[in-house]
Order: sequence, then C-alpha cells, then structure tokens
Amino acid sequence: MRHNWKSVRDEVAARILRSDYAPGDRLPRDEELAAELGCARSTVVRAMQDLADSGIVERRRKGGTRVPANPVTRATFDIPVTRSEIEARGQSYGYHLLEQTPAPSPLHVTTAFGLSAPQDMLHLRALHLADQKPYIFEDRWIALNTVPEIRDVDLTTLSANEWLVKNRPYSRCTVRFYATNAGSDYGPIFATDPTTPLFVVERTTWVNDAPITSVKAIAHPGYQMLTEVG
Amino acid sequence: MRHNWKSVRDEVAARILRSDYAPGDRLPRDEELAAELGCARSTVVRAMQDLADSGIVERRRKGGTRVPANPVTRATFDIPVTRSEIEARGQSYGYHLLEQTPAPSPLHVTTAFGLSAPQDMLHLRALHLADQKPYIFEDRWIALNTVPEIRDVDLTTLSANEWLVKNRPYSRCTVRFYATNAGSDYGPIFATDPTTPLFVVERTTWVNDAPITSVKAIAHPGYQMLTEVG
DNA sequence: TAGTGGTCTAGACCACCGG
DNA sequence: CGGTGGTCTAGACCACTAT
Repeated sequence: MRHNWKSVRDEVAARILRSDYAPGDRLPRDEELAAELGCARSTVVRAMQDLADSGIVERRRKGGTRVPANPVTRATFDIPVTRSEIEARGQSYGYHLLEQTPAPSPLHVTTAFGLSAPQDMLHLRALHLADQKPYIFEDRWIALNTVPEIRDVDLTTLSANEWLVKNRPYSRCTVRFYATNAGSDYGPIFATDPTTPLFVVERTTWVNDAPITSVKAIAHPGYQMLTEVG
Repeated sequence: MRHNWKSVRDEVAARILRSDYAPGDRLPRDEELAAELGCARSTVVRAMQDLADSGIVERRRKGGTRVPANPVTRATFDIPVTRSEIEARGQSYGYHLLEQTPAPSPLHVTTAFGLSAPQDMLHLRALHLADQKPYIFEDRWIALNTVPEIRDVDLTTLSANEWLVKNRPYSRCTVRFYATNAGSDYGPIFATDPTTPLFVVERTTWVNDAPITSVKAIAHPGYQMLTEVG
C-alpha cells in the first residue's frame, strides 16, 4: 500500500525508469492508480502534479497522463544576491562602485525593456569581490521613473543589487546566459587577456510592465553555473 | 472572497509586491488567511506551496511562512533534445557523426561521474546542424557497463542524444553552464576564430548511481540560453 | 511542548478537450 | 459530449521545530 504522495511519485518514477511506461505511453487514470496503490485519488494527483512539474509526465484533461515523447531536462537555478553567493562560499565579500551616472537608456537597454523610446535611467558599474579578488562585474541600468527613490540611496556602501531586491520586488523577469570575450571592457577588470571567455548572466525586471532594472553580470574567468536534477 | 488557489496566490504575491509583507516578515498563518479570504485552509496551502516552489516565500512547520530575507531569482530552463530544439525554431535538422570510438574514460569524465577508476566507454563526437549550419557540437562519453546495448545501435543516423533519452531514462543529472574559447578544437567546426567565446552546457547522468553518459554540448557563436520568470 | 505547516481522505463539482 | 484531470471543502491526524 502506498499511502503518501512521495511513495506514489517514486513508484511511478520507477516504472518510467524501468520503461514500464515509455516515452509516448499513456499512464493509467488517476483513479485506477489510486485503486491499485490503495490510496485516495487526491494523493495520486499530488504525486502526478509533482512529476508534471519536473517535466517527467504531461497531464491533460481528457487526454490523460503521458510520458512525454520528447523528454526534456528541466534544470532550475537559484540566482542569489551576489553578496549571499560569495558568503555562502565562505569567502569575504567586497564591493566597489565604479560609476554612477544618470543617462538616457541606450538602445540595447531600451529594447531589452521593450520600450519604444529611451527613458531616464541611472547607469551603474560596480565590482563584487570575493576574498579581495574580482568575482562579478555588473553593468546595471535602473529606470528612474519607476524607482525614483534610488536617487537618494547611498550606493557606494550598499549595492544596488541588494537594495533593489529588498525594496523593489519584481513581478516579471527575463534571464539570459551567454558567453562573451573579456575584450578591452572587462579584461582590465579581471586582469586577464582580452580573449578570455567570460560567462554572462543578464537579467531584466519589471513591476506590472513598468521597467525596474536591467543588469549584465559578467563573472570572473572559470565561473560555472551548476545545478542538480532529480 | 477568494475561492481558488490562484487568486489566493496572486493576492499574497500582490501584498509582497506592495511590501505589505517585506523581506524577513512573517505572514499570517494559513488558517488566518483562509478565514480572511473566505476559503478552505487547503486552498491557502495550495497557493502557498506554489509561492514556496517559486522561492517567493519560505515555509517551516512552527516557524510559519516568511518572505525570504535574501530573495533569489529562481530560473527554470528546459533543455530539449537538440533535434526538437532546432525544429522548434522552424529550422531543418541535420546530424553528422564525426567519431565513434570505444575507450577508457579520461580523467575529467571519470571524475565527473565520481568514479574511482576509468571505465570502458564509448566516445562520440557529433555535430547537430540547423539549416545546414553548425548549431551544437557534442562530445559525449557513454558508460558501456551501464548501457551495453548502445554497441548495437546505428548512431550514424540516430543521434545518441535521442536514443538515450528514449531508451535510458536517468534518475539523477548534473548540469553545468560555462564559457569557453573555440580554440583549435571547436574553431574549425564552427569556422570561427580560435578566440571566439562559446557557450557550453555539460550534463552528466546516472541511473541509481550507475553512470550513463556525460556530454559537453558546445553551442555555436552567439548562442543564448533564455528564460522568463513570473 | 505547543504551534505551525504537511498530508490524507471522501466526496463533490468544474473545466477542458479529444474523438 | 463524455472522459479525464483540476480544484474545493471540511475534518482529521501527523511531523517538524521554534521557543
């Protein structure tokens, strides 16, 4: 008897691993599984919803529950505030504000926000240090119309990263990962050759369609984003 | 009256956006919220679990529900089979197997799997094409002890990627993203300068601690991994 | 140890969508 | 239109953990 949803989930997952249910197959109805495993339908539902969240099965009304014909690897990454990330590694955190300039948004930022025209923004360039060494360099634009208070915040001590996270929750966000060269922009910051490949995380956030901030976080050479699935 | 869990979730999310509940704050107990919003406790539970899954709140027995003091951006990426990815872009898919050699696992693969000694594996190098152009190059190692059937599969037509996904489900997987240079290994394949930065996705999979495959997928220049949150 | 979330149940009705 | 998953309810009991 399977009386809790995790054991039901694990049983179904095991059947998929054993190919009892193969990609493309339809699984028994929740009610049948409940009867077979000796639990309530809602327990099966809970288990199946968890599997569906992981992308291991697909559920459709009337269509039933299936193992996807083309399974995907669903990977989840938590992107913390940079200070937390560094401290979680047991390293000391340091922060340098390199530039703080009001300016109209440049084209790439305007389009990232989906705006039809440039807006007044605050442009920041800052460096996050781990054990005194450059860890992440951030190039950030903050929409002054949406976040006017930022003008009065002392960003030399507290990073915009932290202030925003605690004071300006977002309702929507896009995240991009890609590779770039250090070039003449970042090479000097990380003291590396301009040809060094660097990992970039770009995030753009909104509150109800009003732009908040768009940030390019360029990580130090060798940085990896790692996660485990399953 | 909020009578379904999504409206409860949205109401709580809205309160967090308005900073009615700020980072570090404790939210009312589920029972109180249920009473306030006029629904059953289980409806509130469903809503809160969804928010907890998104990292928007943290829940602990006896500790209650809180807005995390250090909120994170939780991003989810679906990594499909390469063919599906290309076809989903509306491009034609092509595949070339460049190399297929049995060999003992090299050090970096042995350690990726957490093995104490090298194992017999099948080494593959293959190129995925989108509209005839190089899209992703994969360098893959498959554990022959765990997947002996792979010896009898014709991998010149069907990519190992697809065969494995449909025939060898995994129970555990690690995913890494990082940047690398094209160098002399990948430069010729993508017809680019050796200094070109490339985005790499590295995945290693197991079934119940038995190694299945470890693959480095090197994407074409300019490749981005993109996702939306919220 | 007491307070809070976590889960299970049985039953009902709803909503989507495949045939 | 009928079959399947989706959700809600009320109540009970369990399990963790903050205090």
